[in-house]
Amino acid sequence: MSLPHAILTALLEKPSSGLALTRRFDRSIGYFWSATHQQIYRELGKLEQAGFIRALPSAQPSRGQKKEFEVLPAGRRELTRWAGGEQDSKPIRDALLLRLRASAVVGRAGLDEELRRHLTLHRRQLAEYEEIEDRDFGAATDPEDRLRRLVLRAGIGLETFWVEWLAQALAEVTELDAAAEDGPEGPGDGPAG
Amino acid sequence: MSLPHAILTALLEKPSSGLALTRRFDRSIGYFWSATHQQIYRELGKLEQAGFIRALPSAQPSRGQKKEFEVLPAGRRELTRWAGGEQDSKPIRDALLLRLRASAVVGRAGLDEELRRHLTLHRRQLAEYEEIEDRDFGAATDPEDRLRRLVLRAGIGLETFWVEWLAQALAEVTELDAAAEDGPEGPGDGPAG
DNA sequence: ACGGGCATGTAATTAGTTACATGATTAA
DNA sequence: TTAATCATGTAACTAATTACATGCCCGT
Repeated sequence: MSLPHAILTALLEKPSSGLALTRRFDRSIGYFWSATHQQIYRELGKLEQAGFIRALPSAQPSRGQKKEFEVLPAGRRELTRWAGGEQDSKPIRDALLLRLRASAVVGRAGLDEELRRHLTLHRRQLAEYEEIEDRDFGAATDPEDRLRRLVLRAGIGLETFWVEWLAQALAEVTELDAAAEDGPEGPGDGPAG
Repeated sequence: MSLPHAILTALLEKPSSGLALTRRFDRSIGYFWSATHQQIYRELGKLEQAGFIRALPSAQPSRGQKKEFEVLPAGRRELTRWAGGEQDSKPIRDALLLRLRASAVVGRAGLDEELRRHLTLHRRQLAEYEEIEDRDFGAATDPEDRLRRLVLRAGIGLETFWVEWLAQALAEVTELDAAAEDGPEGPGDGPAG
């Protein structure tokens, strides 16, 4: 349960309105913690009630009106407390890997297209990360930016892994399909429906 | 929403009881799709009602009594249908990366220990995967095992990435802490509480 | 005055987690 | 005969997703 802490971090980096936060979650924050605008508005309400953040005085409290938030001392303390503890990474849930395993049982129909599709997506994401690194962290010297660059490099490393793995998987699946077309044998479910 | 398909895949590979499934989700299946026993029992009930699976006739329907399930033709069709579509991987939510970003704002107290802890965990997981590959996929020749080995290799690749990234992150954080101790300067929050 | 995009929010549903309850089997 | 473990299940809660509702502001 780290969404409140993601929001506190984002607001400490820069006070923002709900929609502005949503945009940042779609971009930089989303590289390690994703959230929709509904989650964000709900959580902003809770954080405000808990006394961790407050609306900037300039913002009127009316629907449809922009409302900017900043972190209060209690909010910073809470984030510091959280950052002092242990964060367990949640176990993996990857639908593509599940599909591969399913394909081993019910056949590989359409699998190569799906691998190609993911390969395109991950190549695009990798390019985006690398562009950001060049643009924003060309010469990161202060401790804050060096930590943020580490986070970005995790994203780059992960995307690099996926691109390489997908290329390898695609090669292997293509080979399997070709072999099955040449001489179908064995009790398998066939290469393509 | 892929838990039912994870269960169908697992049951096609080998008919099992709820607890046996739970054990497999803690092990091989859990490498790409995790689930608790409560989720599994609930989902088994739904799948049975939907006519996708059935209890083996040998199993009595009483509480505390083992009850084994197998996949019915309709269940296999459903899995085939699902495997024919697109599977979007969910956006990342990684608490450790979030914590790094938070540490850039509220200070790095305890960060090195946390990185070391994760490093140990990922090294252990990597060793486990590699052992499995040696043991179960030494000479994977049939298409089914080659696909399953691809899945395992994704796990190996991911863990390898984390181990490397964590080592790098630890080196950098250690360096930052040392520099801060030598000559603390700038408006930062300090290296350790 | 209205259409489009900005901005905040509600409601309903589904998925996932945590805690606990119950019965069956087995071995000391 | 009792304790441990196997095995299935209920209940309550929290988080996340999906769909929709409302009001503001700006350009035409």
